[in-house]
Amino acid sequence: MRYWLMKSEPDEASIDDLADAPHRTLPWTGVRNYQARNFMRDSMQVGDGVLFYHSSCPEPGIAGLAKVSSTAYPDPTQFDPKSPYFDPKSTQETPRWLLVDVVFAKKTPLIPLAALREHDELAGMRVLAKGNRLSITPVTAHEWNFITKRLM
DNA sequence: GCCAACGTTGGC
DNA sequence: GCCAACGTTGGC
Repeated sequence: MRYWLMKSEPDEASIDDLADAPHRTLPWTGVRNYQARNFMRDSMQVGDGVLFYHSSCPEPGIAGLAKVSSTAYPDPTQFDPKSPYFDPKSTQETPRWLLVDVVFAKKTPLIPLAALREHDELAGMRVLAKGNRLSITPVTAHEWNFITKRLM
């Protein structure tokens, strides 16, 4: 059982979109970074906790909780020439890009990025590091407990 | 819109 | 294998 922070642009998929999706589940499509892919492929397990983070929006921050609900499997958008996530170098036999399914757990009052920065307990979070661009980052049990029990 | 930081590409 | 150039991310 591990914990993760996963970024999503709310214009693409917000916590409300996740809550409204069939089975309250969305495939986490569009990851095109090897490090983030490797987290999904090598470390994610069904039931892992997810901090659902809204990025590139007026109020960036944690907007809710979710769970990993599948192991990694090929992201179908890499094979679709009409998709913005199309990757001409990927083949069905050796897909480059994977995704996991994520299921809604709950919506929470938004915890803005600036609020996360106020706590020494969270200073090690990768999402707070200067220049961080990774869309999937590991979260420690301590950070998870602090956020879910103290900030929600 | 700006720009710092980062990842990827491709020439050599 | 190096590294400059380029494209993208994402907060502000």
